[in-house]
Amino acid sequence: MHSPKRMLFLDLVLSVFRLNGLLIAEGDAMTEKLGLTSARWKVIGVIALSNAGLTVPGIARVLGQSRQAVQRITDVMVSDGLLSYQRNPQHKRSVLVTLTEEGKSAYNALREVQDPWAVENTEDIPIDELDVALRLVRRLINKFDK
Amino acid sequence: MHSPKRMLFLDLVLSVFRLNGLLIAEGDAMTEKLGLTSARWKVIGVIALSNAGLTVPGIARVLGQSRQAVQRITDVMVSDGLLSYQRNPQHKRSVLVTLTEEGKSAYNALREVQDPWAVENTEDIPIDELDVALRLVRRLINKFDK
DNA sequence: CAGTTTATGCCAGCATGTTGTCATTTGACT
DNA sequence: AGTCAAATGACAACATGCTGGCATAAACTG
Repeated sequence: MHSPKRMLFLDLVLSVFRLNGLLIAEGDAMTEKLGLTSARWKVIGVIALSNAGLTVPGIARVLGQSRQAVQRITDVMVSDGLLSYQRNPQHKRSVLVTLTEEGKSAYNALREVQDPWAVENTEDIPIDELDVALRLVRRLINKFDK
Repeated sequence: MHSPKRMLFLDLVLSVFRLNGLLIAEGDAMTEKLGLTSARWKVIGVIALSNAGLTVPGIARVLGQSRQAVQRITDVMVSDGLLSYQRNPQHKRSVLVTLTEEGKSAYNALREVQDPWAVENTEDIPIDELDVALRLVRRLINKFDK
């Protein structure tokens, strides 16, 4: 026992926990001036990538979170003017969440800080390694996301 | 612009968020019968790997969390009999956190479910990929952990 | 079409994490 | 020794996530 594979894997798991925390801290620091937090730019990002808007449970499914958690964030963001709820022709109760003009500006501002950050942090990393890592992470996600 | 590297990286970041959530859910499900939660087995794991016990801020540094968060968890775990506080010869106020017998049993039980889980989830993954991914994740951790 | 299952909104309670503040102890430097 | 900065404990406020329960709307099924 104590196969190197097992040790590698457990080490990877702990490292993912650690990296997750650091990435959230990075994101929060990066978007502080924009008045965003990690929970908010995650939501903005998901909506921006959709065309016609998404329902709250839909956003939750994309992010892999509970609909209740997303609902609370979107409620606050609507109050803050970043999002708005639109009537959903497909569903009487479940409204569509869309970006307001302010929300769109926030998304653009987000990209303006995020892109240089991404470039800066990958300068010295070979693209093959990024590719292998991403595919491995995706593989694990599929394994656990059942 | 839209360099593939940048897209890969941002994709990796989002995937790490997702995987983090799934891993916590996996861990919680796995240790449910043991009466543990993710926050608790993280702490137990760190203490078990140390010899003479650790202080609360020491655990926090290892986990990359705030000492307050760790303090609250350890307080509850002491109440529950998993941990105990020991006088610290090196410090008048900052006590050492150690595993009780019950805590040690919990750690052993944890390993008994964790090891097969690790083996099972790496069966079809080449060791080189695990290695590349782990090194990349560590590299990012070092980059952000300043 | 009627009945059942699933999806959604809403509310509550709780776990886990963060930051901030203040007092006290440690430790390091002159 | 004296001073000052860093570390620690304790407490509070808050953000983010989870689950559970309940009512209603939608979707499915016979």
